[in-house]
Amino acid sequence: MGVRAQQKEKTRRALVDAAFNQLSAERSFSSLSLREVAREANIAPTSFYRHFKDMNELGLTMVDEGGLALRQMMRKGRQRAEAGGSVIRISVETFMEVLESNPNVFRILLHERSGTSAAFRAAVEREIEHFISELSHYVEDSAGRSPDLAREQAEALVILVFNAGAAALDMKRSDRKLLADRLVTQLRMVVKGAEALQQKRDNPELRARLSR
Amino acid sequence: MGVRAQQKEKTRRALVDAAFNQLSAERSFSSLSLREVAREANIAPTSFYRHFKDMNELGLTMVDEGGLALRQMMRKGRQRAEAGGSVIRISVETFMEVLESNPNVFRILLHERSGTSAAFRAAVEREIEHFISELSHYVEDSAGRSPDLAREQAEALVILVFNAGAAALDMKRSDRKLLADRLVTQLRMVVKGAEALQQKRDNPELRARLSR
DNA sequence: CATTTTGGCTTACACTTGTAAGCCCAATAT
DNA sequence: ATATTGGGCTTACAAGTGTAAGCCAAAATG
Repeated sequence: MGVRAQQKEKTRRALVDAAFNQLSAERSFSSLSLREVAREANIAPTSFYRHFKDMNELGLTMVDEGGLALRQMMRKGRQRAEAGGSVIRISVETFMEVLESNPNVFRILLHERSGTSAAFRAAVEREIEHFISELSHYVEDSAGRSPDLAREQAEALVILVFNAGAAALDMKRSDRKLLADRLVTQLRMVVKGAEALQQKRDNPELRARLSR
Repeated sequence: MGVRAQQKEKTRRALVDAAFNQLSAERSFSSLSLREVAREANIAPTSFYRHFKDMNELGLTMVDEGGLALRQMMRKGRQRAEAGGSVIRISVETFMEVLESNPNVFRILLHERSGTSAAFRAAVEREIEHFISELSHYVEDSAGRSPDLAREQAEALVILVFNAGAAALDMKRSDRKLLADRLVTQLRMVVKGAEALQQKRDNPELRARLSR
């Protein structure tokens, strides 16, 4: 890669990083101004346009990057789970760790999910869809769940996890531990419930007998 | 009430209504400026301060009002459910109707829940807590669930419903119908799962036998 | 080597924003 | 009847915003 392209990539990164760094509990992406980001990245405001058409384009880049990063981390966590132990428990733990070390990556997904730009919402939804889809296949394979039930189950699980993540962002570590426990309970509910619905479908007879 | 107090209340309402009316999929409360709201309410920008200290105060008012309105509507719906039929199904239907007729009331809760102001997040959380608490008691009483399990169950249910609500805002009616169906399935999962966990606690023995 | 491209810069402009200061006059209080 | 209060207004200002126009030097191209 030429010297020029290298430099360009470098300041592009500086912009993305600058934006990520300015995110916090009090500062959402949509409240960031182009000038602020440029300032933090140490470039002139108008130079911003050499890299992104506008703030929207930068934001979408961040959503994509963030979602990807999150998924990679979660996948690593799942490998750890394969070594043994409760899948649910370990996944929740991984998630909480990821959250703690990359709060801003999670923040942009969380916030823009209910944000003001349709493009953003769609982008976040796509990322979440990835999570759901991966998990759905896992559930189908490992628990022999029917495809559509697996889908609903996975969706419910992901929603609950995301939601807990949002709550966790506002907490100190001690409370997060408790939150994690409650989350695990809720996830178990969904899993148990999905099993029950599956059985009911597979064999209405048997289920009727068992519930007596 | 004196003529003066009456007038004051009237323009105060005009401000709140103006703000609610400006909300949309593309426009969140935090993106509204004081001047815009004043303009829409037909008063001078600086007159705003005769009623609210700043936009934050107006916003919190809206959250409280909105949450209250939502709860009242849902309670009416629950009465309808008492006439018979699936509680879950009827509640979901009510919710979807409420959503359709008052999208902006729901929007402000949804958006500010993950918003940028701690005060807002807390206010929304308080409103949601009301929902959870009401539902939790209902579950405890009607299904004989233990208090802590009831709480987790209610929380999961409310989260799933809220989440579906957010998705519904972006949909046309036909798709909402499908969404509602899937939501019902998920809610049933939670209910079934909570039952299972309850049984396991009440009588680990029996449950072991049944699952064979 | 000569030319073109490009990523940075500076300057400039038109807007919007929040809010301070202070006037006015009708409703209230004395 | 007179004095006070208070909800509206106008004017004004400093600050910040997005972005257009155009210059410059160094890298890339031929």
